[in-house]
Amino acid sequence: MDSVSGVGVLDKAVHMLGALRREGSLGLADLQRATGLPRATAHRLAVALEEHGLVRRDGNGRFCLGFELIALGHAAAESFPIGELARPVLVALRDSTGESVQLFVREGDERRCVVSLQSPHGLRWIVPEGARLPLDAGSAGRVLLARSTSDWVESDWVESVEEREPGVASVSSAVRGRDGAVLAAVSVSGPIERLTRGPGKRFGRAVADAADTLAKTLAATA
Amino acid sequence: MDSVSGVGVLDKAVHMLGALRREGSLGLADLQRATGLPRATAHRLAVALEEHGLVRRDGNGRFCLGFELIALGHAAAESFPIGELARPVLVALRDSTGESVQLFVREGDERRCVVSLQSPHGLRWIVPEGARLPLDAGSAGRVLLARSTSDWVESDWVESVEEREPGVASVSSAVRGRDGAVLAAVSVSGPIERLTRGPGKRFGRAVADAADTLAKTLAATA
DNA sequence: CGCTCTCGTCTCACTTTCTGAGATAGTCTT
DNA sequence: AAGACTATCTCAGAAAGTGAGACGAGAGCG
Repeated sequence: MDSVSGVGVLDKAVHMLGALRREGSLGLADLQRATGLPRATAHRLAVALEEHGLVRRDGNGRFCLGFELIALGHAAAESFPIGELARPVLVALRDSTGESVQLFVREGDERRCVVSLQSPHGLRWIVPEGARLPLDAGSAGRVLLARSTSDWVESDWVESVEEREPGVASVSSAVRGRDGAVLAAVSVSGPIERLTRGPGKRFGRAVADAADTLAKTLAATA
Repeated sequence: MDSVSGVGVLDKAVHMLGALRREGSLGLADLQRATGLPRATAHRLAVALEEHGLVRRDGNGRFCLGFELIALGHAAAESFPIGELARPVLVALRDSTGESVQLFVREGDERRCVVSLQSPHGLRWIVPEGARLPLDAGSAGRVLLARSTSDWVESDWVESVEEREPGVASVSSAVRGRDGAVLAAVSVSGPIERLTRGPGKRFGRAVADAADTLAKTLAATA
């Protein structure tokens, strides 16, 4: 029942979608509790969203996220050229390292996982595509904090160990545009047991190369 | 510049997202043209959506679909149990047939593609996940039109040739719940050159078996 | 059988929010 | 430096959203 940030319909609608994302599926009363909205308002909103396919009802008549969101999600991913171009490069990186790899972009003072590929190992570290993570923790976060060319010239990659999540280590490298601005961060992450406490030593080169390949691909396309 | 169906902010917002999905990325003036909204209104809406991550700006400051939609899209797909359970079954079906396979569900008087797997062939028929198609054309459409157990007892599968799209044929079979209600349709589709004008002969059995397996999996889960 | 609880849905007077033409400010072009 | 674009902001007026409460359907119970 966390309070709604804004006051407009749109804020409420997004808040409701967020509640449904967290909780999976909710009856009207649950929706009411989860959003803090009055019954009538919650119902009206849910029905309005349903008409647009952003919300649907499951077999029991409970509200849950609608299929239109699947279509929009795909379109959103496709309309991000770096993400599309990165996929083959990231697949190669995952296959060569055997670990989960991600592509992050900066969004305000956070970072967003735009592409996520999972390690084939049984024990793996997964970051959901679309997830929003803090900028001030994790190797990818530090890479994205470097704004200009002058920063971080010392190394091609950055490593972090248990910085954001216990037991998880990662190595990241910047994808830079023509002008040296950091466009995105390529990241390899997994359990410390496999990555060790100095993951850069083993994977730094591969990650930096992947980031570089991606940067070149981008330059060639644009 | 098609007119907006509703009048509320929500209708306009969804309309705008639809415009961005179709057009990829738009400047404010283009957005204005695409949505038919006045400048100020389009701008205010776009900024509001941006604050929620449903819209973002690309490198040139133009508006496009935001990353939050990727996250919501994934959540929407995951919150649909049949879709999740179906994936492995559909993968097996695609591999055994070598053609594109889809899972459709009825949504109002249309059908929605919830899962879509592509054929490995160079020439392949693709249906985007999340796409909404008519119910009155295509084999999957006819399967979903059968409401009760009494309908369509004659055959386990339905075939269609160039019914919805020239050059494309398909075979579909119903996934039925405990009570015999049609929950979804499994479909194999591809170019006539490979599927022939009587695709059911070759693929009917496989499609029906896949649908049946899925139905059993569902029954076991629920 | 009738009572009660809960659930989803609808109504309607109230009022908050959204509206959008126009003004303003920043950015390339020429 | 004028012109032709952009994106962004303002504010009085108008329209859309609001939500307590009524309603009917259904489930559970004594």
